Amino acid sequence: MSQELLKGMNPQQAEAVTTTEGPLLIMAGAGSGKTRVLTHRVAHLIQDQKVAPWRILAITFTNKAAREMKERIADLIGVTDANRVWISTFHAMAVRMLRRDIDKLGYKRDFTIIDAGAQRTLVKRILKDQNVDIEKFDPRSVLSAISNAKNAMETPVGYAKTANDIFSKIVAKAYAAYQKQLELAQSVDFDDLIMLTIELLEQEPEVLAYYQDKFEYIHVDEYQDTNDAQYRLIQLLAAGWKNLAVVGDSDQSIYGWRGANLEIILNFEKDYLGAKKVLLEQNYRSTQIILNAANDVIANNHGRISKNLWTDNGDGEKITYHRSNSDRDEAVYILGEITNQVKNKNRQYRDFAILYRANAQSRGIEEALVKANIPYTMVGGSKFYERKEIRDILAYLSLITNPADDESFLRVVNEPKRGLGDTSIIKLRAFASEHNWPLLEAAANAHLMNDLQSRAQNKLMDFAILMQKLIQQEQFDVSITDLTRAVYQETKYVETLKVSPTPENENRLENLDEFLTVTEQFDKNYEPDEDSVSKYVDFMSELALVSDIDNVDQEDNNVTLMTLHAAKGLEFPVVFLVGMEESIFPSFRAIIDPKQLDEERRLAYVGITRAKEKLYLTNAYSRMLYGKMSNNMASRFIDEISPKYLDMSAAGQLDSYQAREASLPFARRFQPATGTTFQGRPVGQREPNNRNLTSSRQIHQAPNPDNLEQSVSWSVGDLVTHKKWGTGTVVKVNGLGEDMELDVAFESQGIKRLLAAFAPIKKQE
DNA sequence: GCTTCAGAAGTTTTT
DNA sequence: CTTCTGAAGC
Repeated sequence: MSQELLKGMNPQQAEAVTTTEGPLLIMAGAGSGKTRVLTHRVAHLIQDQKVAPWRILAITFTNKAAREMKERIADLIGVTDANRVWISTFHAMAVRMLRRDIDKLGYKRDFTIIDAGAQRTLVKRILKDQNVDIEKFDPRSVLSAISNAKNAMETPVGYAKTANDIFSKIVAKAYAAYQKQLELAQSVDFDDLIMLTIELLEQEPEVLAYYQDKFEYIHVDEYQDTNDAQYRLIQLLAAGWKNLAVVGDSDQSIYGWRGANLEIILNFEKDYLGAKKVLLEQNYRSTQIILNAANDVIANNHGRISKNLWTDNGDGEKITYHRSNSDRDEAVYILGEITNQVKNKNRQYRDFAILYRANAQSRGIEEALVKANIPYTMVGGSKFYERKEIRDILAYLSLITNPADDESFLRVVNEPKRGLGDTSIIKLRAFASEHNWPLLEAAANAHLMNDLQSRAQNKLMDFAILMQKLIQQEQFDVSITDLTRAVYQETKYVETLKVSPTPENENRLENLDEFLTVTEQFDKNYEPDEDSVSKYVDFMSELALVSDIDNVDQEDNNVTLMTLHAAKGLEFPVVFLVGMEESIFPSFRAIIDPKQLDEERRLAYVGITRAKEKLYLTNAYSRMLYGKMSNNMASRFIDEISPKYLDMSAAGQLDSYQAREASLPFARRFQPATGTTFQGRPVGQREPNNRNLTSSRQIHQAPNPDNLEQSVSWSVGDLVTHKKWGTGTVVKVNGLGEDMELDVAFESQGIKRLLAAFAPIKKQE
C-alpha cells in the first residue's frame, strides 16, 4: 500500500485509516485530525484496496462538511473518483433515495420539502380546524411532539395507541391530520425525509438489497449527534457488508434538542459486536492551556467516559477573562482587542471568531463592528429566506413544481391582493376537501361551486389560469432565473411593489433582485445527477437543505460571527466566547435540568476547543435582553476553569458594589459531580489596587490611536475625513468617552453613525 | 375584503 | 425589541 496516505500520522490515526473491514468506532477528540483520518481512509479504500468509489458512502453533518470532504478527497485521488463517492448529509442522502423510489410509497417523485415556517402554519391551521384552543396548547409544542414521534419512528396510528393524557390525545389527532395533509399536498418535512427512507427500505426488499449491496463501506461523521431514526437508517444500510466506520466525540454532542441520542455512540460496541475502537486523543489544534480549560469544564459532566486530550503545541497564552459594565462595553472591548492585535500582533481579521449562544446576541456586536468599520461575516441568523417577499416567491415556485402544494397555494393565492379573502378561501377549502382535490385544482373548477358568488369564482379561476401559464413554462425548460422573472411579472408581484414606492417596498424589490443572483448561481452550476426528477425540483430541494453555514467564505478577510452550534468543526486562531453569563450561557432553560445543563457544558467544550492560540471569555454586568435590562452572574463555566489558566486582570472594571454583585460565587454552590476539588475564587474579583479605570482600559482596549492620542473632542459642525467615505460633517454627538458615537453626514454615503474611538476618521482643522 | 393600529406575547441551538 | 393577532373602521 502507499505510505503516502499515512505520512505524518500518529499510530492511532494510521490504524483508523487502515482498519477497513468490520465495524469501527473512532472516538475523536476535538482537533484530533478526524477529518484527515476520514478523507485518507476513503482515499485508502479507493487507491490501495481498489474499492469502486461508488461503493463508498460518507455521511456528514452539514453540506459544507460534505463539500470539504469531497474536495480533500479530490486532492488525494483526483476529482473524478472523489465525485463518485456518495458524500452527503443524512437529509441530502434521503432526498436522493426518495427522488428515485418514493413513488413506491405512494408519493410523487417531485414531492415538496416544507420548511419550519410552513410546518408551523400547517399545525396551527389544523389545530384551529379541530377547535383546539391554541392558547392552551401551543402549536409549537404540538409540532415538536410530532417531530419527536417521527424521530422515534412512530406513526400517527402508533402514537394514538399510547396517547393517554389530554395533550397526547390532541397531538395524536393533530399528527394524523398533519400527515394526511402532507400526503395530499405531496409534501414531506425534514423528519419525514429520514422516516420515509426507512419505510422505503423496510417495505421494499429489492430497494434495500440494492443499497445494502452498493454501499460496501459506510462512514458516519459526528456520530454523537445522530438520532434514533438516523441510527436505524444506518443500521439498515450497513447490514449488508457490516463495514461501518463511525467517528464522533461524546463530549461534543450538542443536538439533543433535535433528537440526537448520546446513547447511540456509547452503545456502538454492543450494537456491532466485534467492533474495533480507536481513540484519537492527541490534539493538533490548540495550546495546552486551552485544552486544560476545556478538560476542566467538561470534567463536571455526569456519566461521561473520561478521556484526556493532550497536545505538544506548548502552553501558549493564558485565557483572558473580561467582565464589562454593559453589553455595549463588551462589544467595545472585543473590537479593541481585535484592532490591537491586527495592528500590533500581525493578525488578520480572518483570524478572529466571535461565538455566542443565541443568534439574538449578534446584534449588538454587529452594530459595534459596523461602526468601527471592521469587516465581518455573520453565519446563520440570516433572515433572507424568512423575508415575506422571498417566501412568497418560493411559494409560487413551489406551487409551480408541485401544484398539489396547498400550503404554498394558501400563502400566495391572495398575494398580491386579488380580492380573495378569508370567506372565499374557507369555501374553497371545503369544496376541495369534498372532492379530495388540491386547492389549485379546486380553484380551476371554481365554476362548479354553488355557494360562492360568481365574481369570486372568476377570481379563483383567473388565479388558476395564471398558475397554469407559469407551470407550462417548465415544459420549455426555461432557466430558474427566467422562471423566477416570469413569476415576478405574471403575478404582478413586482408591479404591485413598484406602485407604492415606500422604503419598505424598495427594500423588498432589492431582496427580489438579490434572489435572482441566487437563481443565476444555481443555473450556472447546475448538473443533474442520475436520480434527478427535474431542474426545478432540484432547485427547491437545494434551497430547502442548504443552510447558511454551508456558505461560509473563508477567503474574505473578515471577522466571523456565529453561534456555538454553527462553529462545530471549525477552528480559529483567536476565539471570543461572549455573553458568558448565567441564564445566557448556560441558557436559562437549561439551568434547572441537569441533562440539559450537561449539554450546555458540552457546548462550552465545543466553543473553547475552537481556539487555536488565544481564547477570550467575556461577559457583562448588565445587558439589554428582550428589551429589558438584566443583570446576570458570571457563567459557572468560567468558575469551572482552574484559575491558573485564566488571566483575570481585565476581569472587573467595576465599582466595588458592582464587583461584589458580579462576584457571587454562584457556581461554587453546585458541587461538581466528579468530585474534583474546587480552587474556588469569586468570579469577577480583581486586585484591590487595580482600580485605575483609565490605565487598565488603555491596556486592554486599542482605540484608533489617531483619535486617542490627540484625545480629540468632537462637536457638531466639525469636519471629518474618513478613510473610505471622504469628507463629512458631524451632525450629532452621542455618548461619552470611548462609547462616543458620531452621526456624520457624508456626501457620498448620507448620514452614518460611527464610534468615535474606532472609526478610521480624522478631524479636519 | 382590506388596512391600520394598538396591544400582547414571545423569544436557543438547525438538517 | 420583535412579530404576531385581533378589532375597528374604511
